[in-house]
Amino acid sequence: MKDRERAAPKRVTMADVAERAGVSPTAVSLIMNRREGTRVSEDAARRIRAAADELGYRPNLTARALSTQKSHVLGFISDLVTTDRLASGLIRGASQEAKKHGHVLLIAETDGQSGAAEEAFSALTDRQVDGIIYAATRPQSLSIPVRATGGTPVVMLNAVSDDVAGAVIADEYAGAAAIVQLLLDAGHTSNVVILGRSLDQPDDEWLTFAVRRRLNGIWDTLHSAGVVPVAQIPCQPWSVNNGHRGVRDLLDNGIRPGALICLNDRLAFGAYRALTEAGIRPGGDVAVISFDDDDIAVYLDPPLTTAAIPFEAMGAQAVQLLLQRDRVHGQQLVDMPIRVRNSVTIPAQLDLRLTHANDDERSAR
Amino acid sequence: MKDRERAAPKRVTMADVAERAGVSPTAVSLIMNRREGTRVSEDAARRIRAAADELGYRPNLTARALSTQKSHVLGFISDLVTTDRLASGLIRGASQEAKKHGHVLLIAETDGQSGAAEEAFSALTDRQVDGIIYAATRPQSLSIPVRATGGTPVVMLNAVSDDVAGAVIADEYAGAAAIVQLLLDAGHTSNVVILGRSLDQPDDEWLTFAVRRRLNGIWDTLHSAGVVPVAQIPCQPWSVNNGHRGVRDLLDNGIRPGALICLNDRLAFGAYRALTEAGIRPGGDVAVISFDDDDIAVYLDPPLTTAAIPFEAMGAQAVQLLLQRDRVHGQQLVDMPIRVRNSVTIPAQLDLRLTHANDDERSAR
DNA sequence: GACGTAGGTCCTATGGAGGCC
DNA sequence: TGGCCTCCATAGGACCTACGT
Repeated sequence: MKDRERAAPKRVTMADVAERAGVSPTAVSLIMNRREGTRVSEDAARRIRAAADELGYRPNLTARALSTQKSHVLGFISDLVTTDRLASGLIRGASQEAKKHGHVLLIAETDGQSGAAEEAFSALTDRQVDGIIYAATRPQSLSIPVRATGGTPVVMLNAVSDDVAGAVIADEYAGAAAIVQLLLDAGHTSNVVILGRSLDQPDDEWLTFAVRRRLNGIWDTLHSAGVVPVAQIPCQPWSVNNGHRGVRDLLDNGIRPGALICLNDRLAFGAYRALTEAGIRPGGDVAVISFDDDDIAVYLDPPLTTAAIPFEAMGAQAVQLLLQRDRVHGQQLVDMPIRVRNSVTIPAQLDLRLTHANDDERSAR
Repeated sequence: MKDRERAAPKRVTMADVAERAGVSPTAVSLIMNRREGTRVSEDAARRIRAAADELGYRPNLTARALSTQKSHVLGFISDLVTTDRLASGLIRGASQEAKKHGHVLLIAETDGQSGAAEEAFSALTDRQVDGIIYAATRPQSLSIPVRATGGTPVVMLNAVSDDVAGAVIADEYAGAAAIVQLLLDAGHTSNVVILGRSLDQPDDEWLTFAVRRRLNGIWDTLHSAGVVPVAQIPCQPWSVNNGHRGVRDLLDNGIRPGALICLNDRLAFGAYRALTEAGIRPGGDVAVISFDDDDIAVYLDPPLTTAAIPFEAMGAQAVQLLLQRDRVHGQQLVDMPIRVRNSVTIPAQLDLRLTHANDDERSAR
C-alpha cells in the first residue's frame, strides 16, 4: 500500500487477466502469444481474450525480455555528433524498418571522445538489445570495442570494421559510373573537369575507401569512353568556398569547362557561383553533375543532377541484416539513385528513358 | 545445458559475483548501488568489488528496471517523417542530455497515419520508459493519446498540447524582436520589406502559433521604433522559389528594399537570387535578416544573419523537464541565438558589442 | 553492526497432475 | 490399465528490498 507518489493506476498485469477470466496466468500467456498446439480450451481462450480486452491488458515487454532473453530492441550508435544533419536519414530508415518487425530503436552517440564508443556499447548491451547498428555519418573504418559487445551481433552502417562481418554501404563505384555515363550519353564529352580531387594528389586523410571507389567509378567510366579530363582540381575539404575558388582559378587560367564533375554538392554550389560570376550558365553552357543529393541540390538554379546517398534504404538494410537468422557476410552495397534534374542538358531521345527527380519544393512551416 | 546456438558466453550475473566473493547476492547489490548506511563490512566490500571487476560484472538493467519500476530510458516520439532534416538536432540535444543523467533514448515515429501516435506511445510505455518526449519537426499543437500513456509523464517538444502541461518551444517573439532590433540599431530603418506573410492575408493553416509570435515580435519591434514597412509580401509555402518570385515582383513594381526581413532562410535564399539578378548586392545595397539558421544560411554569399532555432538546447531542456522531480508547468521558452554574419552591414561602434557567428565551413568527407 | 533469507517485479517454459475414453 | 488430452503449478530469468538473525 505504498501508493503515495506513484499515482499511476498500476498497469494491469497478466495475473489480473487470469483472475478475471478464472484461469491461471499460464493460460493467459499461452493465449496472448502462440496459438499453436492448442493447449487451452476454446472456452477458456474466449474468456481470456475478453478479460484482456476489458482490462486493456498489454504485456510488459521488460518482463518478457527478461524471461525470453529477447528484448525486441535494437541499438543504434552513431560515431560522432556532427554539426550537419546529413545522416539522420540513416536513423529514420532503420527506425521504420525496425518498426515493421516489431522492434524499436535505442540510440546512443559516441561524442568523439575515446572510450565513448565502449561506453555506448555497454549502455546498450546492459539493456539487452538484440543487436547493434554502428553507424558513421561519413564512410570510414571504425574499430569496435569487442569486450563491451558481449556477443551481441553488430552490423556496420555507412562504415566498415575489421572486427565485424556485416556492413552496409552505398555503392559508390556503381553510382559514380552511372552518373558519369549519364553525362557522357548526353553528349558532354569534351572539356571534362573533375572538381575535388586530383589523381596526382598524395594520399591523405580525406581519401577514404568510399572516396576512392567514387573516384574509380568516375575514372573507369571516362576511360571506357575514351574521355580524358582537361583538368582536375584538388581541394580539401569539399566546401562551398573551395569549390568557388577552384573553379574561379580554373577560369582565370583560361580553361573553360564543358562538363563539370563535382565530387559533392557543396563543391557544386561553389562552382555554380564561380561560373555565374564569370557569366557562364550552369546547365546551359556547362553540364554539371555531383554527388550526395544534399539539401542544397534542389535549391540551386538550375537544380543539380546528383547521385544520392540512399541513407534511408541503407538504414533499413542494416536492420534487415541484423534481424536475419542466417547472417549474410561481407559488405552489402546499396544502389545510389541518380536524381536527374536540370544541370545537364539531355537530348530529347535519351530523355525519354530517364526518370526525373520530381521534387516539388519542400514546404516549410 | 542447452548452449547450442546461444554461443553467447552468458553474461556474468550478481549471483556469480556473490559466489566468487563468498557473500550473498544481497551484499553485492548493496555495494553496487548505494553506499549509504554502510551495511557491509569494508572487507566484504573489497572482495565484492574485486570479484565484480575480475568477472567484468555489469548489472542487467532490464532486470533492475523490472524490479525498481524505473528503466532509465526515455521515449522520444517525433510526429512525422519529414523529408528535411531540420529537427534532428532535437534528438541530438535530448540524447546528450539524457546521457548525462544515465538515461538513454528509445525512439519511435508516427508516420503521419492516424492511430500511429497511439501505437508509438504504447510501444514505449510497454517497455516501461520513465517519460516520453513528443516532438514535432514544425511547431504545432498536437493531441496525445492519453489512454496509451498509462500515466507516464509526457513533455511536448517544439510543440504544444492541451493534454499535457510541459512544453519546450523556441522563444519566437524574443528572437524576432532581437534580430529586428539588430537591424534597426544598424541603421537600416528605411524601405523595410517583410517577405513571407502580410498582415492583410487571411488566417490559414500556415499561421501556427509559432509564426504568429514571430510576426508579433517583428511588428512590435518595428512599431516601437516608429518604423513602418513599405511592403509586405505574402507567400506560401516559404520556399526558395516563392522567395525569388516575391522579390522579383517587388522589384518589378519599382520598390527597392533597404532592409529585407525574411520569415525563413529559404525565402532569403530566393530573395538573394532575385536581388543578384537585378544587380543589387545583398548585404551591401540591402540588409537582409532571416530566421531558422538552416544549413544554407552559411553557404550564401554573403552569409546570412539569422535567428537560429536552438534545436539542441530545446531537446536538452525537454529531458531536464522530464527528469525533474518537481515538474514545472507551462511552456518553457528557449532563447533563439542570433547568428551575426554579413548580410547586415553594421557600424563599427555597434559591431564591437556583437558576437559574430564564427562558422568555418563545415568540412565534408 | 554485519549479513542472509525470502518475497516481490512480470512474464515464459516445462513437467506433471488429473480427467476421459 | 494404459494412453492421451487439458489444463495448471512451478521454476526460472536477474535484480531489489524488508525483514530477521
